[in-house]
Order: sequence, then structure tokens, then C-alpha cells
Amino acid sequence: MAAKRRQTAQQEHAADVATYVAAGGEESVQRVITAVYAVTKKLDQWYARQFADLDLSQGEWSVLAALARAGDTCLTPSQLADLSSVAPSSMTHRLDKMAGRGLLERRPDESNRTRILVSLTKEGWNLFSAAVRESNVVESDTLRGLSTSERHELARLLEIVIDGLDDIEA
Amino acid sequence: MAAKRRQTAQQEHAADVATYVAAGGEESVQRVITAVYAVTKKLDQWYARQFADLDLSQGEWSVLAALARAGDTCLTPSQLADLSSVAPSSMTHRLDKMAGRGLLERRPDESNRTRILVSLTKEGWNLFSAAVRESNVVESDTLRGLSTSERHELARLLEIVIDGLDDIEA
DNA sequence: TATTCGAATTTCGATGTCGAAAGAATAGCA
DNA sequence: TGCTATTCTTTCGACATCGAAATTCGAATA
Repeated sequence: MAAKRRQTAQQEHAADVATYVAAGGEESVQRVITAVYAVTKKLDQWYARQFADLDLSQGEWSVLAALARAGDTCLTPSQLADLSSVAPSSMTHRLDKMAGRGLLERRPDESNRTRILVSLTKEGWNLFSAAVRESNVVESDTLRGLSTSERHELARLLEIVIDGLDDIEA
Repeated sequence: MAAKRRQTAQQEHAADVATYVAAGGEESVQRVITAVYAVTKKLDQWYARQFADLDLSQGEWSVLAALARAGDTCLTPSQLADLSSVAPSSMTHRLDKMAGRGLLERRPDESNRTRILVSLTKEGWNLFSAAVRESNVVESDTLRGLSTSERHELARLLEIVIDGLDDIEA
């Protein structure tokens, strides 16, 4: 299968960068950004397949992950919509479905009755954990070409980028 | 605005990694993968805003980019659907709209009349170029914390990962 | 040649998402 | 207190997307 490929992923990536540069982008920028998106695109495809096994859409995954990352703190539908990059009105039905499956619970906020507090059930956390452990397999495989020190270096460089993300929109 | 932030992006990232590790992921893997997604998530939000100025949805952008990357080679709707990670049936209407705007042209394949060949018009390429040049601004800003040699190192490490992407699905 | 299988596109009904507006409750201020 | 502005959620209609079926054409085989 891989033998039939006309171009290696590397060559394809180089050609993509050349296209963006020809359109007016800077090479040192496009080389990095294009590479980042090449990786996430492949990962997204694998996630979609694996999540289908768990009866989980990408949208439902993002809700699960947001709640898991929040730990003990409950989140409101609006916060979940924001964290999931979706319109608040879309979150209503999504939460309905997930609550129906027993993955999360909703209860009114005692201190502010316009709000609803959403939290993960034990079953929801178990599904989150199962998804993480399954994903870790292909993620680990994705990084298998890097040594331990290279992984650290890659993480370090990306974290420098993350550090600067907050101050841009101005 | 940034002063009101409770956590830095860095701390948030560290907490996210800790959550994935607690759920069963490996730290050296999650640190990299989570960082990659933190970057693309922010970028996606900016793209969405900038593309709105150009009257361009993310889906339309992916078609534009796929055609631009293909250069002189025409692509079929099925290929575009594949490259855009969308169902072939969804591509029909998307191409209708874009052709209506004069961004692309469709013509039957003389050698195989079940196929349709899609190509970018001059106007389509101009819009692609405008989008690339606009995007390059925030992309460049995103990488401003990295020196030239660090950008090269980051690109090099990501390209190692890309090189291994093809041989995984087995 | 005739037939069957496969590939590419489109149509169709169901579902998910969006933006705008409505409804409910809080917060700030005279 | 009474009024206004704001926040949060949901409802609603419009549109995009999906998977399955239908259609059309090409390719392989008997």
C-alpha cells in the first residue's frame, strides 16, 4: 500500500509549503504551521475512527474532555460551548443527548437560577478515560520516530509558542 | 484583559496534560499532542474570524487550498471531498456555491464521462492568495517567541513526525 | 458482443449547527 | 424600591453535512 504512494508525506509537505510561499507566505512560518496541521489532520482522522467504536462524535468528545479538564469544577452550557468552539444554542441538544446516555448530569445553580451546572458522571469519566487510553496508542505511534530528548525538545518549543498565544488578539 | 486571566496558557496546558495522564495517557506523548492541539485550536479561531472578512467558510477554504496545492492538476469532487475530510455528497452543493461565486470551474472529463474536473479560476487563486497573506500575519505572530534556529528545529522535528505518518494504519 | 462489477456523482431524508430572538433571572443604579 | 442593562439558556427557522440509495458510465470477463 505504502509502496504505491506517488509522493512521500515529506515531499507532499514540501510542495504544500511551496504553494503557500508562492501565495505570499513566509517560508519559515509556513514550514512550521503547515507541518502542525499535517499532523493534526491525520490525528483527527484516526480519532474519528476510534471514537466511532465508542459511539462518540468529535463534538461529544470535546464536551467530555472539557469537563474532565475542569476536574471538580462544574461548567455551564455556555462555558462548554466556548471551550468546544460551538454556538451556545448547539450545546443544548448535545447535552440532552449525553445526559440521556448517563454521561453527565445537569442541576440548577442554587446561587444563580439562570445557570445550569454540568458535571461528569462516573460513567462519563470512564468513557473519557477509555478514549484517552485508546487515543494514546496512535499518538504514541505517531511520535515513535522521536527520541525521548527530541520529544522533550518538541514539547519545549511548542510550549514557548503556547506561552505567546494569549497576547495576540490586541 | 490579559491581566484578568486566572491562569497562564502555560499553566492551563500543564493541567490539561495532567488530566490526560491521570486518565491513562503517557506523559511524554500527551505533552506533545496536547501542545499541538492547543496551538491549532487558537489558530482555528483566528482563521474563522479572518475568513469571515473574506466571506469564506472553513469548508470553502479547504477546497480552495486543495485546488491551489494541486497546481495545474484538476481535481474531481471525490478527491476534493477526501482532501477536505468531508462526504462526497456534501461536496456537490459546496462546489455549486463556489462556482456560482466564480471561484472555480467545472467541466466534464473528456476521457471519462462519470467524472467532473474542477479547477481554480484566477479569481479563486486571488482569494486563496489573499487568505494566505492575511493568515500569515497571525501565524507569524504566533511564532514570534521562537528564534530562527528554533523555528528550523521545530520544523525539523515535526517533519520527522510527518515522515512516519504514512505507515501507521496497518 | 453482452453482462456484470465497480467507480463517480447526485438526490433524498435525517441530524447537527448557526444566528437571531424570546424568556427568565440577576446586577447596578437612581 | 423601581428601572434598565446584562447574562444565560432555550426555541426557532435556515442551512450544511451525513449515510444510503439511485443514476450513469467505464472496465473486465465470458
